[in-house]
Amino acid sequence: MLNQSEISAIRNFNRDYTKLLGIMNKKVLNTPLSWTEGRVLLEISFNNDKTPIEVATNLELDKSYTSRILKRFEKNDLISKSPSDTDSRSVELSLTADGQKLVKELDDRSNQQIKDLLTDLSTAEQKQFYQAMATLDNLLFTRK
Amino acid sequence: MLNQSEISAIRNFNRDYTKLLGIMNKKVLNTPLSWTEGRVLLEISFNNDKTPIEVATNLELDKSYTSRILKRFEKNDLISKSPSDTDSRSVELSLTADGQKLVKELDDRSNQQIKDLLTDLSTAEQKQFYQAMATLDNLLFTRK
DNA sequence: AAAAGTAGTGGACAAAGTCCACTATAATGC
DNA sequence: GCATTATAGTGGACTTTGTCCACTACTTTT
Repeated sequence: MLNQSEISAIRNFNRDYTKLLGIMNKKVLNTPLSWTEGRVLLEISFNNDKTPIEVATNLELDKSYTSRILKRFEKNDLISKSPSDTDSRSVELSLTADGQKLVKELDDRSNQQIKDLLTDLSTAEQKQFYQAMATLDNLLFTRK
Repeated sequence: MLNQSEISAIRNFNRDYTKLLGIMNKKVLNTPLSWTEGRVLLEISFNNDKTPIEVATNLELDKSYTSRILKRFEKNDLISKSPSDTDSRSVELSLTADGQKLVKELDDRSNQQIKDLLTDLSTAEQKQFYQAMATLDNLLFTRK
């Protein structure tokens, strides 16, 4: 069991990291998209032909909120909706060419951001960083 | 320099961790406070006699937004304001007894949350977790 | 003493998110 | 097959959260 000072250190890291992620997430939005919109678009890009409900549940968003976002996306010609052939209540979402272009942009920016973040570290330190993060990932997420 | 798959892994971790932190942050709010309000209260507790402007700049909040939060806090008797004796435009903030009590509650909850998060890990794994996080903290924040 | 800057507040608004009700279809129990 | 129950998607109405701007009262700079 961890002692109090270790727990405090973890909380401290979480606080700082929340802030960092917040800043990074905001910056990705030098696109016309809000953070949540960005997540939605990426979610669709991960797997074309996702339904709105899948997007909403994966991102833990309100379905009506999601619906509105998707409507905006359609209006701005980022995605298109096509009727599902297995469930006629539902629709399948796919990225338009513009949508794909924007995803690529977001993607490039995100990659660049990570590089920028690590730019002050030596190669050895970067590896160390990666290793430490892989450890956390494994302990928190992958194992489950 | 990290390769693309390593960068992707980092981004992936960031995405998952953002989500986790989001959930954890929301949960702390089984108090009457929103997340930002909680941060503000903690910020004051870190160092009594902070001024509103210090709080706002430390947390990167809009000062008018901060002002309103503080007003609410005062109304709910969580903090009190006393005129600064060095700058008569400014005020010094301090926690009331109720405020301190709430801080303690938030604090306990946060500690518990970390414990819960790690509860499925063995002691060795918890140490490993702590170590990995300390590495990240050092590379990202402490060094600077 | 004038000019420029800063602390704090409030009005007005925008953005983000929630809640509820509704329609249309699907799935389930019988 | 038919009634019941559940689910996908949408929209209205609202709350919460956060931003922008202008203003007052003071401080600092020159």
